[in-house]
Amino acid sequence: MFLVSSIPIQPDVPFGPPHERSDAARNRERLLCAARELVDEFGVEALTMDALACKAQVGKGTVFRRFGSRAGLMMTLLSDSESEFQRGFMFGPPPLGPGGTPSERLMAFGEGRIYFVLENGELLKAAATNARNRFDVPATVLAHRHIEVLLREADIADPWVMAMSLLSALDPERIVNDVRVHGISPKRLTESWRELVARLMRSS
Amino acid sequence: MFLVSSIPIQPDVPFGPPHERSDAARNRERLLCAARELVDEFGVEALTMDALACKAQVGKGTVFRRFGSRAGLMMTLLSDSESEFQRGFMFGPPPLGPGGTPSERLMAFGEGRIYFVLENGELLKAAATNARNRFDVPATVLAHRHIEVLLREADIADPWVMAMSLLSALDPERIVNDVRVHGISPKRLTESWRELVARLMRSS
DNA sequence: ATAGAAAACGGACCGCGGTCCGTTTAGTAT
DNA sequence: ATACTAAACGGACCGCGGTCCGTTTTCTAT
Repeated sequence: MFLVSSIPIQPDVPFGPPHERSDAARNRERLLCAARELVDEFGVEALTMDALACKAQVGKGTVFRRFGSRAGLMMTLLSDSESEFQRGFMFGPPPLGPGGTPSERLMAFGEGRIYFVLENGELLKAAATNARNRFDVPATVLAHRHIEVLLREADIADPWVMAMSLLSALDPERIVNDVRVHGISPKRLTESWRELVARLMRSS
Repeated sequence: MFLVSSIPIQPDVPFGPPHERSDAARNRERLLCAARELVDEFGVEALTMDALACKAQVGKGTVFRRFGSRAGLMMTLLSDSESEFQRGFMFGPPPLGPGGTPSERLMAFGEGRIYFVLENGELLKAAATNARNRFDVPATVLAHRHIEVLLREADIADPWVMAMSLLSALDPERIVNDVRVHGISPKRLTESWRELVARLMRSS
């Protein structure tokens, strides 16, 4: 029954859990469970730190020690689906995974990201607000590196910066806004992304 | 001494101010003055609604009635420089203003925007946080329309969505992060933007 | 079993953005 | 001048994220 789910956020240096205390483990389980219930029942905006502490029968300080901040909590909640998506573009089959041309992979990446955002939009937005740095969170850094590598194969002068620009275009808040406020269909979004990538990476 | 500065946020239907009361005008002046002092002396993050109310010798409710929210206050503070920038790309000389090719104009727009953001980054970020809609604020809508029109003259399939994507790449938080956290020079940013536009808009 | 230390706990506390509503004040009509 | 009305006012109040610190619990060494 050790560590049934969720690897510790900070992978401590050598390996193995540095003896997580039993009460801590129990409380984490309780908190995650309560958090998911709260989200499922009342939506992300109802997932208040106080409400969570109350529902999980735990002190508020405990919630913050566990997750650091509300954004950290949201990231923990996201980590499973995020990991799945990451596996997709790092090890999965083409066109998303290794094997296709950089252009194809980048198009597939954007498309996958768009649908991922549309499924987890509220969580992603909550994970981004007031985070010390929306951009330097592991998942985002990884996505950026991925794009950067793909761009490097296409004669982009400054792949690092260009990757940032492209990543901005996949910003959750922007995508959710386009769809929910302006009624843009996911299809239009992905097709426009494909056009952007195609025009950017065509060799001529 | 009527309306010495700052047009009312909601341009009331026909014209003319609907008799703004003298105390309201006096308080607005006091508030804007105090706000600028606070920012100049202690930075944007010190511009608290309470601190502002206190410094301007005004009730907190007054601050909120005047500006609606902290984001609204920030937008008011920005409106002068924002208007100037807008005049630049709408009526100014080429390459920013009318006269150049769409590609040149778009490059110049991004460059101008980047430097604008680097001068007003903190204010822009504060204006964007917790705004009902970061995107549907007048200045942003105008910029979007501008890009859209320029794109329409190239053969972009979906100028509306593409304009959104490009605008995302100029997001203040992103630009400030690149420069301040990662030490990217403004020059690199603008050159990468130029490359993006060039590749996007070259015809064949 | 026992003692000691480290870690986890819990909830009072803070500052902030934002709201509400009873009170005051500026303009207007007489 | 006076009375009336609509607007502006002000500050108590709320919920939230986040911190702090005295108390409790778990583990380990003896």
